[in-house]
Amino acid sequence: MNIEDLLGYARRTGMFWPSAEIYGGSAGLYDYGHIGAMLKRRFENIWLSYFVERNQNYFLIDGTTILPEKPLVASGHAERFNDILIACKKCKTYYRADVLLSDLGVQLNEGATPGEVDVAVSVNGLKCPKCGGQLGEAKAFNMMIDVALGPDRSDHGYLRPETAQSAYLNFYREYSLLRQKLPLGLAIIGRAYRNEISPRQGLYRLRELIQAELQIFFDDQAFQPDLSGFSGTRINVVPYVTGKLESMTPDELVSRGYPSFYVYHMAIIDKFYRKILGVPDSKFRFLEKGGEDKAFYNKIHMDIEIDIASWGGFKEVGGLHYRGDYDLTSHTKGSNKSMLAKSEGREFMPHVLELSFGVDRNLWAQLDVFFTNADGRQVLSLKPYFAPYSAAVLPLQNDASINGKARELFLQLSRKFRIFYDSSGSIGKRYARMDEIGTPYCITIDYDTVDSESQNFGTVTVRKRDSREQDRVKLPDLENYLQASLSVEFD
RNA sequence: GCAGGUGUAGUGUAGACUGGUCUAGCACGGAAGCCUUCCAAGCUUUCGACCUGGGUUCAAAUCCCGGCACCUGCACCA
Repeated sequence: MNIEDLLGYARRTGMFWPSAEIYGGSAGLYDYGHIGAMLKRRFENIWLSYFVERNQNYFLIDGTTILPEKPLVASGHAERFNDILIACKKCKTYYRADVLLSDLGVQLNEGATPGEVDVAVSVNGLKCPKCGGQLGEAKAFNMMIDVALGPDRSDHGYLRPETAQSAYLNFYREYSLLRQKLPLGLAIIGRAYRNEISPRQGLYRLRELIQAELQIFFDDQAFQPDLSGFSGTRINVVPYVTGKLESMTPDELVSRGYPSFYVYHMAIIDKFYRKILGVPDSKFRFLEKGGEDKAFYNKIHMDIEIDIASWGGFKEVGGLHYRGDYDLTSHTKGSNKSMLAKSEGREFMPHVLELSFGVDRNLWAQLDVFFTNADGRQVLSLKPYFAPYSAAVLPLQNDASINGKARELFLQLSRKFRIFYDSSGSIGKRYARMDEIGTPYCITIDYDTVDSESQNFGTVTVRKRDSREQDRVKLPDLENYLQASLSVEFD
């Protein structure tokens, strides 16, 4: 499936579409519809129970999306997101002004303005190194989106560029409240904002995005989760040093020099994607970043990648980043508040391991990987517990005798599950509609259900989405039947 | 941001080159009714669109210009 097909599918099924689309939309902004919002919530809930709630030391918090300027200066975002760009008028190549000028032997003062860059360019007679063309005017480009606060709008703030900062800012209070124990995990599911130059490719590059992140604060001399439970798994990794896809056990990864706490989290992420979501082995991998591609503060940086056909191959849907003590050290300097932890007489700055997931990208990936269109049959083969609707209740025909029973069943099941109810059109058409949005079970009430003479009295058929096979199930057994099929097996 | 392409009912499209016969066709879809005892059946009625703003022309969905959005490539993406 290509991007346009997927966008069309998303639109007609109620998944997502451009924000303010009746006004033509705006690049990089998407709204979720009645199906997409449910799918998103399923993803977030399962993510939360899998990565956070199973661990007694990990917690969900929340934070504002507007942050004042100071923490973002301390974190380095204000400076690093404030590049001055300069373009060649002839070949249109963009350069970062500081990089371009220093390559051409001209030193700029830190914090130079675009005007000063223009002066430096003309005084030194600089030309485009690529084509020799004339350079255009320098322009400040800020990846963060400004917010002007207060009655005279003089307080400067930003929309947060990543949810991670909210976790770092709240670390020390939570560390104190939670009786100073490490490791401590703080998870946030929320929105972040980036003024992307050219948002493209559906949900890939957004100006407003949803992140699900877990920041784990730990003592780097004492964080050794138990890897033994994963000894049988093999993880797809492209290490930076070899650049080649390898399938390695956790032990092999440790012997390659990756710390065991890092490998442990690779293993649980691998399990999340391959087992919980059901992504095929060949479509999942870690890609290690190094050199220029790696953020300077990361000690180890791997992208979590899924092979997404509509995006042309393996694409980043998350990351596992060992950030060292960069974040807490930065905020200690910026705020002048100590964030040192104590353990066994030692005082130290906790280190951070970040598990970061782009929710929008992951939803797109699920549609891309699990939607199939073959023989005129369109099916979204999500794991049942991810499906927006868990089941549909369908009277075989629009007939008073079975409609009443169907309504009754809908009300009963709706107390525990999200149920779709539809009594119009042929049964085949209704099945097809449910296949398209991934509803795993269609419960059909037929004449036998309500015919006390029939040997099938009091039973319904449950039709399974992927195989189209039907089970005959007694009404009192239905809740357990669904419950068993929809529960998530984490272990 | 640059270059090229695209923009027609809820969805997918025909029409555009060669302006008028387009009061814009078709399929799916929605609504109402009939029929129908398990995989998008059929029949009847009905709903619904030329991205936006200018211009050319007797006449614009069609040609021209601007804007917006999307697609592809390039650039950018601590």
